[in-house]
Amino acid sequence: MHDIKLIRDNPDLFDKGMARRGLPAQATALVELDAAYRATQTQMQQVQAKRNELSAQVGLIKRQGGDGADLMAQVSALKDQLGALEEQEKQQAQVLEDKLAALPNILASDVPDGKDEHDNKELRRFGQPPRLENPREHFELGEKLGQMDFEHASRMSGARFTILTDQLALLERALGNFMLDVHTRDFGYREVSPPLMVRDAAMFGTAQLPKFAEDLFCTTTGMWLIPTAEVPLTNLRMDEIVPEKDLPLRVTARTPCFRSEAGSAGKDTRGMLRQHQFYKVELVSIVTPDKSEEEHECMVSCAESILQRLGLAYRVISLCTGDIGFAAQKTYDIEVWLPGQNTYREISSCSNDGDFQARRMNTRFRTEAEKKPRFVHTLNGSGVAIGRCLIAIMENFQNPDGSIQVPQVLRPYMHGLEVIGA
RNA sequence: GGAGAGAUGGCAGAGCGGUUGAAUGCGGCGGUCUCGAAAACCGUUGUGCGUGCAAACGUACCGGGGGUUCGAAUCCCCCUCUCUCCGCCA
Repeated sequence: MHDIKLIRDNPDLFDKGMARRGLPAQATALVELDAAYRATQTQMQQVQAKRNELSAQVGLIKRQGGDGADLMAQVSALKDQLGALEEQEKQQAQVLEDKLAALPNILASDVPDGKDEHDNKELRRFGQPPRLENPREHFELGEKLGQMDFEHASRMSGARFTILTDQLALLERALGNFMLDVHTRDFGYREVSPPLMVRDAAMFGTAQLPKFAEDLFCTTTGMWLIPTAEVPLTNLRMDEIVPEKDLPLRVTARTPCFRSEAGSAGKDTRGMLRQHQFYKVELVSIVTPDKSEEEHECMVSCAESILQRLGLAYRVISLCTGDIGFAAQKTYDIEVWLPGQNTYREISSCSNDGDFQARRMNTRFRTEAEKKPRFVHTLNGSGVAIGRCLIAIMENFQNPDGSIQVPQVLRPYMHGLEVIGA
C-alpha cells in the first residue's frame, strides 16, 4: 500500500517507480482523486461542525425549559446534505484505497532492470556441483526406493501431491527440525507455530489479497489456507504499535504451504518440485526502517547457511524488475543445484518489503524520542523450502545404485542413518 | 451445536441520550521538595484525518458495520471476538 501523501509530494518519482514495474503513469489521476476526496471531507466536516453546534444549543435551551423547535428544524434540514456528503466521502475514500491497494511496491534503486527471469542478476555462487554420471531425477530415485509414491497420492488427491514414506518421510521431518534448530539456536529467530488458516484481513496485510486470490485455497467458511508462513508470521503484530525495544522481531516457523498453482498448468508436472502442498521453514523479520536493508542481507545469509551446512551448491541472484513480486522492494533468490535437471532451481526467496505490508497491516512502532508512531519494515525469506531441499539432497547425494548419502549434519536427526536405501 | 454474560484510553474500572474524548485508580512523562532517593504534592499523558508556514482550529473514533434522534459510549439491528454452563470432540 502506498502513502498518498508521498505521491502527492513526489508524483514524478512515483510514476518513475511504476514505470520500472511496467505500469503507466498514474500519479496525476491519484492526486486528483485524493484532492476531490479531501475537498468532500472538508465540506462534510463543516456541515458536521454546524450540526454539532446547533445541537449543543438545543441541549442548552431544553435544559432551560425551552423547546428549541426551530433549531431542531434547522439541523433536520442539514441532514440530507450531510448524508449525501458522508456517502460521497466514504465512496471516494474507498475508490482511492482500492486503487492504491492494487499497485505494487516501488522497487529499490539497485534492482536490476529486465523483463523476466532471464534478466535476473547472479550475485555469487557457493560450492561445486557434484560430478555424477547419468544423474537421476529425484522422482526416479524416490520411486526406485519405494518411498515416494505419486500414484496413490493422485488417486486420493489428484495431481501435484506426493506420499513420502519411511526414510524419505523421516528425511523431510529431519530437514525441518534441522533448519529450525539452526535459525533459533544460531541466528536468534523465535520459533512460532502459527495458524495455517487466516482471514481476509491477514491476506490483505501481506498483499496476497485482493489481487492474487486465484493462487489461494479458500475453505467453505471463508478462511484462506496459507500459501506460506510469511502470512501468519508477518501479521503477528497487525493493528499494533510495537515498542521499539521489541524490535527487531525475528520469527521462524515450519508450516505446510498450500498453493493452487493456478497459472502453472503444465509446468514441472513430474515429481514433487511443484506441489499444491509442501513444507517450508520461513523467516520473518519486523524491523525499524533504518535496519531493513542490513536485515535483508542477514536473512539471505541465514538461508544460505542451511545449504552450506548441508553441502549443497547454490547461487544467489537478485531478481530483476520484471520478475520481482508485488509486495517486494528487492528480492534475492537462492537457487540450488539439481543434478537431475542439470540446472539451478529456486529453493529460497528473500524479500525486503519496506513499509508496504506494514501500511496494509497497520503495524507501527514508537520510539522513546518521537511521539508519532511510524510504520515498521517487514522482511520474509524461505529458510528454506523443505520439499525442494529434499529433492536437492536426493539428487546431489545419490549413489550409482540409487541409494542416497545422508549429509553429516542431518544424521543426528535421523537416528544416525548414513545412507537412505542402503 | 444449545443457554447465558460481556467488549470503554497503556492497564484496571465508572459512565442519567445533551459542556463526556470520556470520572476514578494504577502506570508513564515533566516539575516542586531532597545531598540523592522514596513518599507527598502539582501538572501532563490516545489515534486517524482535514485546514494552516505555524500556533491552533475542526472532525471522527468507547470491538466492527448499519439504524433511531435536533443530539448516541449510552437506545435498536447485524457481525466479530472473549468468558461461563451444557453437549460433542483430538
